[in-house]
Amino acid sequence: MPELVEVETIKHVLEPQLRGEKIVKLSVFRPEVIAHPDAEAFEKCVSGERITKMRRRGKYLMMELENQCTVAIHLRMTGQLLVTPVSYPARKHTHVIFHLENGQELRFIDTRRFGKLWLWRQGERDTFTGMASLGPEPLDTSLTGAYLSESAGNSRRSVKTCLLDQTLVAGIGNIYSDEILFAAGIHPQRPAESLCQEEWERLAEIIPQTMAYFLEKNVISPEDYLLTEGKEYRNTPYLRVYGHQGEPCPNCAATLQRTVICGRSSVYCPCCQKEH
DNA sequence: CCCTGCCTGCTG
DNA sequence: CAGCAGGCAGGG
Repeated sequence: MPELVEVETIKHVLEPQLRGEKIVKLSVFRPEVIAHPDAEAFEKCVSGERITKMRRRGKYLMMELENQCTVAIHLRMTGQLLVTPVSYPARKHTHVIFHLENGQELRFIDTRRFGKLWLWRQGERDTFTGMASLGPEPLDTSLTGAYLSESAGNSRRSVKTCLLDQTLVAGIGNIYSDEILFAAGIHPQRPAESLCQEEWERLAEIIPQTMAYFLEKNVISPEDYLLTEGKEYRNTPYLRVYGHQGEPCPNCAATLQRTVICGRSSVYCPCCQKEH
């Protein structure tokens, strides 16, 4: 479900609730969601450890532990992370519970079970999460027009496929790729090799702008986050094309079109985003 | 390069 | 009931 913006929001809400807290025990109801090491070794490493800080990279969320272990979590499509009191009602599809010393719990819930957890020790090379091959963060200064055109400018793939490629830029998913391309006035199906330098420069500006805009719109209190169980994002009313197929374009009132690009539903304005 | 599978639940 | 869902790895 979540892209960079949502994962950052989750981190922002959870970090103050988790920082400094000790994990006293782990409950694993679905061992297969723990991808590395096995569930037993994972539990051994986290038990009795304090969470020192949280980080985000692309769509991955990480918790650093006092013993220098790192826990990484990827929520994929339907993963949720909630910090709740012990008494909070049990939810279906709760696969892992981190029991905290303060009586709260960190719960990993995931209907479709695509989400994964990993753990590695300091010095151990992370060869399993896929994080090593992530491209630059959208808000990093290394994301320049030159970088984009040099990395993707010769590709025959569609520009939307490129934006979804986590090795080019980390953290963009199906929603924000559509929003970015709409803001840039670029048709999602255009082959990357057909973009001119000026268009790459425009993308390099609009990618961080779009991320920053939706990050700001998505700010939520811990109370409201728990009320909506982390499933409702406050920025969705601000989406201009995603989910709006058949409705008028906010710029020119032409009817927004839906198509499928690399297996993903894609919405664009046929008038503002010309194919040629 | 696209395509499928991985899962479950919701919508039309 | 089919079709689809804000992700990704693995296959041809």
